[in-house]
Amino acid sequence: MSLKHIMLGLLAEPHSGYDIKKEFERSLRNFWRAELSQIYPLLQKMEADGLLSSKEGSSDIGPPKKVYTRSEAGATELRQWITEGPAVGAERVAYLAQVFFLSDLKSDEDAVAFMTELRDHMQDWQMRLQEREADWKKNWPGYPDDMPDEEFYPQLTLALGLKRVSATVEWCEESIARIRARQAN
Amino acid sequence: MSLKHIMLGLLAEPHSGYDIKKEFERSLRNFWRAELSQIYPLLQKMEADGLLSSKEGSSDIGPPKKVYTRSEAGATELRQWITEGPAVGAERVAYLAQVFFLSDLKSDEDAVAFMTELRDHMQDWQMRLQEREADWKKNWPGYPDDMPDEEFYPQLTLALGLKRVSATVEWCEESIARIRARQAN
DNA sequence: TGGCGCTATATAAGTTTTTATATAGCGTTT
DNA sequence: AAACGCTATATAAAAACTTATATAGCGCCA
Repeated sequence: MSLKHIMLGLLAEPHSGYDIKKEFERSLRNFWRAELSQIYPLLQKMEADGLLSSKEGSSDIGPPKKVYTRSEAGATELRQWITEGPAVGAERVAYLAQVFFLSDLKSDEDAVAFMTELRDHMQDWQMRLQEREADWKKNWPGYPDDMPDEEFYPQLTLALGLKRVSATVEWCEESIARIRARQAN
Repeated sequence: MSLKHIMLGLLAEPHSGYDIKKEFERSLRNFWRAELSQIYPLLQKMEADGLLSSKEGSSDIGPPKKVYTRSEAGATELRQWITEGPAVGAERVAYLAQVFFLSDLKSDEDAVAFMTELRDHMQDWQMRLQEREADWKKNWPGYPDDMPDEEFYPQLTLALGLKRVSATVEWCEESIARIRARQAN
């Protein structure tokens, strides 16, 4: 159950459910997502299971919040998950399924339109990642290798994100050209 | 609901539930997976909804099978899904979450061990993709661009798979080197 | 002071996915 | 003929996830 473990990772520092959601949007969205309706009940369950503790906290703005922090048991559970080895083989990429079946569209031009839209999405994503990289550079003089572990390892995931999204944009361009070249025949 | 649409894609040709499962293992595993316990009930539901029709078929080996084929309504539904545009933003990659939190392990050597294991997985995967490419080359003289649409578009997804897995292997190697270099400080 | 927008927590209902289990045909091996 | 392995279908139960909805504090501003 990955979400549980991701939340244990975040809860090295105190977070409310709402904070966790924001962290998903800000820095985890490249490889995971979760809704508030999933986060809140899970926080309760994890606290009941002794993986977290909570206390009332105040917010600068808005109503008071309930902040959670992981317990020693929680930290152990997280280490165990990682130590089991890489959780590979469960990736799902819906838009590749769509590409797989593009031959079912009426015309090659529709396929080109699809690939163009996909490329645009990927370029947006690429831009977001580049902005995130720029932020990091601005706030940490030692970027990327001379940072504390808590920054360095997240930065590694950004590095892969950048590589992949570039490869994907490139592939979209090549694919569009190849589809067009086929039409010529 | 992507699984439904993927099955509609496959069911341009008659398949039994078991056949569909094998197709997931053989060629879709790079971007989707599904269990038989999900496939069989969904086939029934889709038939009830008029997206599929079924008939008894015989198997060379084993008991008789029930083969499904998509109806016109099914084909329309598939085209609609693709025409809605790329289904982006739902990707989940559990092992990147693990990397994100590698700082929670006791030592950098544990992190190196994790990344090494990940690299090995990726190399396996890379080899599988290369074998699949070799098969294709062997069976289709016009590979990769001079093939019918039904082969060409799936081949595009393989092309991206190869790019990505190479990028990932590369990133694993670089990351291992960077972790080691940090330890020197 | 009434409404708006953001923060914050929570639950209900429904869908999707996973894990486990049951049943049985058919061909081959022992 | 019993055992084994593969093919094949199916269901139950539980877990994970999505979508929709309800409630309310707080600051702003009109």
